[in-house]
Amino acid sequence: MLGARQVSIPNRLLAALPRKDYRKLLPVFEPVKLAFGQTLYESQSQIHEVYFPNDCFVSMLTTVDADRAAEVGLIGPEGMIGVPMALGVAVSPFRAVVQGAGTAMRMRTVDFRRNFSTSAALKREVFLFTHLLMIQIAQTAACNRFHLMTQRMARWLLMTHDRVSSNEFRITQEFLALMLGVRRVGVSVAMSALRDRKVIAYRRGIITILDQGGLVAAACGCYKTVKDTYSRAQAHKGNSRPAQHK
Amino acid sequence: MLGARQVSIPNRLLAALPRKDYRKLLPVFEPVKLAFGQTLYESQSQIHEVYFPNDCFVSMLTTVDADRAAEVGLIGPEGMIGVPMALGVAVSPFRAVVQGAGTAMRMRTVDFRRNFSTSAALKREVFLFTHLLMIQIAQTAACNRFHLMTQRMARWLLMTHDRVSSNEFRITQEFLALMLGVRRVGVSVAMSALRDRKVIAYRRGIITILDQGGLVAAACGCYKTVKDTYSRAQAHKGNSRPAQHK
DNA sequence: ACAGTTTTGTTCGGGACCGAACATAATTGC
DNA sequence: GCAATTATGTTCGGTCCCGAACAAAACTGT
Repeated sequence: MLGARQVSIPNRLLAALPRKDYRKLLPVFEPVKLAFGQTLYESQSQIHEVYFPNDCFVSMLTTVDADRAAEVGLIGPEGMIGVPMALGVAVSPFRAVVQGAGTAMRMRTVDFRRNFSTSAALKREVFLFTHLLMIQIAQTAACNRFHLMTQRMARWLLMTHDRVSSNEFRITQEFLALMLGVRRVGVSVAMSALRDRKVIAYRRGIITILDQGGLVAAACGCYKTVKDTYSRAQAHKGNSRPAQHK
Repeated sequence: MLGARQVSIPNRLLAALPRKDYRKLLPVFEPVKLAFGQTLYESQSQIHEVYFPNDCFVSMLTTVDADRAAEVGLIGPEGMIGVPMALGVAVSPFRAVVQGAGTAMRMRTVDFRRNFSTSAALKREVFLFTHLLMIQIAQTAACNRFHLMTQRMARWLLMTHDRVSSNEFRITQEFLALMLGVRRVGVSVAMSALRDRKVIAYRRGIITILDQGGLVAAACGCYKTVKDTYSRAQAHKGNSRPAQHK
């Protein structure tokens, strides 16, 4: 009701679109609240909707051996949930679980398909994100192979921190252990070590990051590697994008 | 010189294309020999050509901590090397190293770009493969987290076996250890255990698979999971493809 | 045939993490 | 305020895998 001008678009993938392309998406968007723990896709299930997180974030999990699963990717406002749709596949290979509650823009796959084929800008952004997600997954594979639990946990906390606005977020040790694919005991020990070093603070289900630099130091290089790749992609985009008339 | 009819196209991604689309690619293809150990892309380097393996296969490696690297994907005649090009990115996030020598069809990126945008079939095939590669990488991440070295090694041998026609292939324990991101000692022990059980045989740099079923039993479920996904994709494709007039 | 090189085999001590089990503390419902 | 529930802390023995070092065997070139 304030006229045609859009005020800040929280999802950064959508925010990177030219206004014209973005406006075409608005009618088919449905703002939804996503609750903590909610499952958006089961593994091997049909994808009916794609999601563009505003302020929530979602874990992508791969299942092994029926009962165990490992997180392979973490997606927040920088991306979208439902990447296979961009590759012409409507079945999710991963389980998608809401890790941080919040809101997202939801779109039915039929609408996504139509808009995807008609908006070159949307295509470009979604493909770029697909590429970045692939890198994140690959780095996770290497990280799982080489790095200590504490380092991987620090990386997870940093990645999560990047996807929420606050220094504080809800997560229990039990749940974090599930994400990392380790025992809760391990998380418990690692977290108290970080607390002793004043890097983080926590109480029953709530973690606060006190010293981001210290956390980066505690994490393996995988965090920086992936983050730098994301930043470079952003920067490069900024350069190559034709100037938008105001 | 045998007329217009093509005899078997070794690369299965290309073989899945309608003849019309395939024929358009022929002029820009350059058949090349790829030697064992040859690096097709360095990590972070510009992609100048894409490759469609005929009978060779290539490892995709992610680097960590400057000196160590882990294999995140294995690509043979079922796919292509240079997937980022399909996503509009001309920089390879991975190192690509020839694992099994052989031949491939090479195409310059400019040619790929042009053909990619004009052939819906090529797009469809390459996107599907991109999806499958992503699944393979994710499974590797989970596998690295949960499974024993021996299981992962067995999986690697099976994946390699699927990508070469023969039961026998060249690989030293040292190299295999590099791929798996473990010490050579570990490979040495694991391989002699498999040899004792008559599952494989080997001598200085050459491995022979004696009992594929036994190897599957020794591997973790990750092998079957990924393989089934590939098979399902093939089957589904077969169904949905409009019939080709002979 | 022989020296040099490459590949494979073995041992040793140590650290990270596992599964299992149990103890304590914080929060919730009534 | 009090029990029930949920979350966190600690211990113990065992296994896998690490780094380092060395030994033996197989292949190569001349």
